[in-house]
Amino acid sequence: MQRRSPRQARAVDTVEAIFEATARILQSEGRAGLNTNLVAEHAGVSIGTLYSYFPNKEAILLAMARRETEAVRASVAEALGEDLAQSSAEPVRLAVRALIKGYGRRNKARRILMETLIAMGHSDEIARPVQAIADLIAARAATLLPANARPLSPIALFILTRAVDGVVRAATYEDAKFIASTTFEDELTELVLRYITRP
Amino acid sequence: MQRRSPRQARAVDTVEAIFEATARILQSEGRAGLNTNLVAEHAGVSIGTLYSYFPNKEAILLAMARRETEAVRASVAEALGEDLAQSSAEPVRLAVRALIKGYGRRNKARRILMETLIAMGHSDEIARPVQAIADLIAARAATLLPANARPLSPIALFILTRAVDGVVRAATYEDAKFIASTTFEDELTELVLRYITRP
Amino acid sequence: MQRRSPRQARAVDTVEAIFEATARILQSEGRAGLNTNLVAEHAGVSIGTLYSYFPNKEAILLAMARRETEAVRASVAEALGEDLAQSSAEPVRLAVRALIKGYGRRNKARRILMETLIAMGHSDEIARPVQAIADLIAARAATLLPANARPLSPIALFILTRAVDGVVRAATYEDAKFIASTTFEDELTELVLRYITRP
Amino acid sequence: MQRRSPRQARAVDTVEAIFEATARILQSEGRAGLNTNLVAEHAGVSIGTLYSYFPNKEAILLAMARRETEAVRASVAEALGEDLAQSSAEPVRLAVRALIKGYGRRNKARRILMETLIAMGHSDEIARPVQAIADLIAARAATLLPANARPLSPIALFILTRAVDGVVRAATYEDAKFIASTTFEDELTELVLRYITRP
DNA sequence: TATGAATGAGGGTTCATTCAT
DNA sequence: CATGAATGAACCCTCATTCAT
Repeated sequence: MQRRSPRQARAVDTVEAIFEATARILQSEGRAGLNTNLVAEHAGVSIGTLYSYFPNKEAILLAMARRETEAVRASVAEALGEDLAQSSAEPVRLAVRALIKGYGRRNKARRILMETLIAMGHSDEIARPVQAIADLIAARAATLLPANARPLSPIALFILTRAVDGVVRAATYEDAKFIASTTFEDELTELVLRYITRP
Repeated sequence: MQRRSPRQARAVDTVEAIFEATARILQSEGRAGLNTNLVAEHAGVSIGTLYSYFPNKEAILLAMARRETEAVRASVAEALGEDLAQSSAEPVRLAVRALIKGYGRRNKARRILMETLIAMGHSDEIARPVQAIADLIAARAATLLPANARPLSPIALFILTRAVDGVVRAATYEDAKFIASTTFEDELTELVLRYITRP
Repeated sequence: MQRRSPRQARAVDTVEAIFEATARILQSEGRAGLNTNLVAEHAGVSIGTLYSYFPNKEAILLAMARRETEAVRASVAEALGEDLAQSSAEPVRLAVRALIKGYGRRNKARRILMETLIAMGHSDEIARPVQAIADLIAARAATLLPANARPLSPIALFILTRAVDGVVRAATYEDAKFIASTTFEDELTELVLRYITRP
Repeated sequence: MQRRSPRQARAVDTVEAIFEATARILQSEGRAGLNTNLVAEHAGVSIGTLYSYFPNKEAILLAMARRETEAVRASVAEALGEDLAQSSAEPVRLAVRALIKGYGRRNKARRILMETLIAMGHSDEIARPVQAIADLIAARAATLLPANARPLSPIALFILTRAVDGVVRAATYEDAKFIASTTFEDELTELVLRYITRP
């Protein structure tokens, strides 16, 4: 995707500056106001340099989105694994909390970024990390899930993960005020626990 | 939205032709290939006529999307109301089925349409019908929900509706093969029923 | 210019309504906002009817402008002729006053109308009435001009008339506050009298 | 006005080429035939380059007109100042001559340019240099005007400058044959001198 | 490696005008 | 005679991308 691997510190800075500029423009000007010339200007590099790091505009958004979703995926995965260390923790609740927190960062820019990704036909990029979590649960069901959990088929795991993701995404997109409330976290955890419990 | 109200049969035809042309172009050329001149051409009307019915390109997509989402909303709402006539029916299952079926129609064009809507910053338009269903359930909980259902707070209803919608949307976008399977419908119904049942 | 001569009262009304609508739109929306469809709408006639009275947009403006300039020309000519009745009057001052008053009516619409005329390459239409006044003076110099006036060559008459017209037009276009002041009228009259007096 | 300041020689050339192309098109095709794509083509630059120098079509005309009027204003101002060096000169006559000469250059294109400016609602741009001359005279009346001149109020200066400008403009627009004649210059000078002389 | 001037295809939209009813 | 829906040529402007320096 990126033309030049950031081997040097300067390259890393440049890529970072481009991401930062993109996010800021997205936040302030919206998708319509985002164009490569403006990104380069905000990032403090020439348009030529920008194009030496990314082959095209889409690549910038794609790379940013991947980094964003990967970060959320990692934090959710980490939350799910916490039980290994602290048996007293509730992995489901922690994962839900991590997801909510992940969606909460840099709200507007993130949302527009994802929308733009979708608009560019890369909704699969957004789906990937969700499926990754489903796969993780499938692989380590025994340790990750509560003792009273039922066996979960791939379809059930699909439903479980997309339901949770769909709810948090909707809450973000609709700017629901309750997104940071305990009740919201409680209810979402309840949705999961009820669904995975053995009848 | 539309500049000219379709008072005459011809006007209705024109609007219909424009919608049809838009859908077909979206299906075959994708979002990038959609432009008003092409739409007019495919619809068999002049570009001027198109602009006498819609103030701009966005308005066409918006009107189409509204019609689409409204159709799904109506069929889900109808499914939820079926119990009035047939007490033996299972409204939750019927509603889930209606939603799946609704998302299934004209898959690609519909998906691109929604993506475009989102890309244009109208994701709220997509959220509206989902909230309408939530409101419907809240208003008629006594008759719509099973006897053993617990009281559902606004947050619980938000979670319930966005979870189901999120799952079906994901299944559509990810082209899940199991979307038409009984298992999928069963599991989704299960998700709902477990969540709304009194503890 | 006009396709149909207004033989009937209704036709006169229609033409009048079109002029009135044009003036109002010019006044409120400016030249950019003026288009034939809007004029027809404001005039309360169909666009088809408008085109049965005028062959094109330009013709409307041209006809209006001619009427306007002719009205001013007539009032100036009348002022110049007043001496015939009242020998004590000062025809030059009266003519200057008439011109100032003529330019003052319906300021903005009139100005835009003239500008539009110029923009359409019809600045000659604007020049015509001024030359008509010059011709009038030449033809009746003996009675119209003061006793101590020198003989005025065609060039001198050109300068005389264009100078006065140029000053009043500039005062109008530049929205000079003094345009209605006595000093302005006095000075302008002075300009003329000094120029035409025998050395 | 211009997006990019012509820091480099090439930039100056580009702006010049755009002006030249605009003037030529105005001259040959008239206002109706003037469009940015054609200007760019004639100027030998891409339409994109044109738009990197000027934000829109109007700006090109505005910049050209300003340059034109400024040139005339400067030559008139210079003529008025000549007396400082050569006391025997007649500044009024020289200024009148400079104005006539200024209006004479590139007649048709210039005229259409001004008409277009007016049509775009920038008649104030045309008035500005005239008022600048009035201000100049006011500021340096003692040295610029003849010894036998009367004190000139702002209104008198307005009349003086607009009269002269109006006459020369009319002569240009009406393609008067006598515009280059000595008689015309003589009479115009006479108009001024008589007006400014102490009674 | 960086620069940034230049490119130019492309598309949304307007509005004067026509003509079938 | 009036209507007004329909036409479609025309044009301004954007912005992703290139490449000579």
